[in-house]
Amino acid sequence: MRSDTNRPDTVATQAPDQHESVRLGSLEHYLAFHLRMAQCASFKAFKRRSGDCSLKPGWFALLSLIGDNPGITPMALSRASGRDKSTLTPVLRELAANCMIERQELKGDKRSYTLSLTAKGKCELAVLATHAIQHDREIEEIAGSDKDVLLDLLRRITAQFD
Amino acid sequence: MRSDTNRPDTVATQAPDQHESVRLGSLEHYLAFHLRMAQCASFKAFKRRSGDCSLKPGWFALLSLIGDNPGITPMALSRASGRDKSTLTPVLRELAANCMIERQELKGDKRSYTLSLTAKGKCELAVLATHAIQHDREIEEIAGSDKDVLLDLLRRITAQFD
DNA sequence: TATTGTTATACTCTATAACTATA
DNA sequence: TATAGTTATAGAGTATAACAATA
Repeated sequence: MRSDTNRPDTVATQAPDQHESVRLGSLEHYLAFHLRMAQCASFKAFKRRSGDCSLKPGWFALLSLIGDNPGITPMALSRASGRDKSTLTPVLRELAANCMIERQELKGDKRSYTLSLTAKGKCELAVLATHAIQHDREIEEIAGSDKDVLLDLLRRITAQFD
Repeated sequence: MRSDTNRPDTVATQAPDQHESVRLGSLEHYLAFHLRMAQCASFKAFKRRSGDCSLKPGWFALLSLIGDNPGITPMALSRASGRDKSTLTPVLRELAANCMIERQELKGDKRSYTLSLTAKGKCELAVLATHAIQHDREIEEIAGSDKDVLLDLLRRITAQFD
């Protein structure tokens, strides 16, 4: 979506014809709509930036959680990431197949197992994290002195609707 | 995801066992991560709130754009919403099948056609909009006096990565 | 040649329900 | 009975590429 500072209520289209601009209309003033647009644009940019990585950008949060909580179980990971346990199975399988994570016996409960990053996983995560930091720096620059306000607001929105 | 004001670096899990809390770790300070969490939580809440509507919550933006731009073409709608034209086809087909939108000949270009809401479409959109307004009010309350700052930041993030 | 809309296809993310092994 | 993890399945949401009709 393109923004037009002279006409903040419209979006320029790519072909300048009779449909050159579209009124965002009532959408323009919804916080939730702009939250969606901003997240979508940010995630697409992160995907573009990290496209050459061996780790998929959508897995960054999961990998980070494992890296920061070695020995975490799939269930704990499911709860921490807010995703159903069934969505983790294929991801963990592929990560294990690519030697990014290791599974080990969980003493005291044979139903479960623990997860941790391999040396390769740590290395690849570090590469992806570099892109993530650069990406986040771009958002920080936009926010400027309002960075902490933005972070606090986003945390409170998440907590509110949880 | 649950927040714990006493331990902002952790997430409580639902079963209080030895895995009670998980360190968010490096994730904690990424603006992009919290943008994603906030959007996800907000959208889920909007879906919950509008679950009894005949219009799907994900279609609100599209319907609003048609309502505010009667006579818009699918291509213009595609550009305005930032989605590929091919993703619009099934949505517009279902909306037309449910008598929410009307398609009319576009004079001067037989390849395309114009879109507008039917009376029923306007009515159902109004119901959905009521939920959207209530939902947005919740976010406004969180933001308080920072509402305008937040809106401006989100717009600039969208524009930056566009 | 370029553009509009459609179709075919596929990938990501996500969820629910049923299943198994274990607790 | 309840829980951990897996499997099967499904549904949004999105994208690319190829196509027919038209410009």
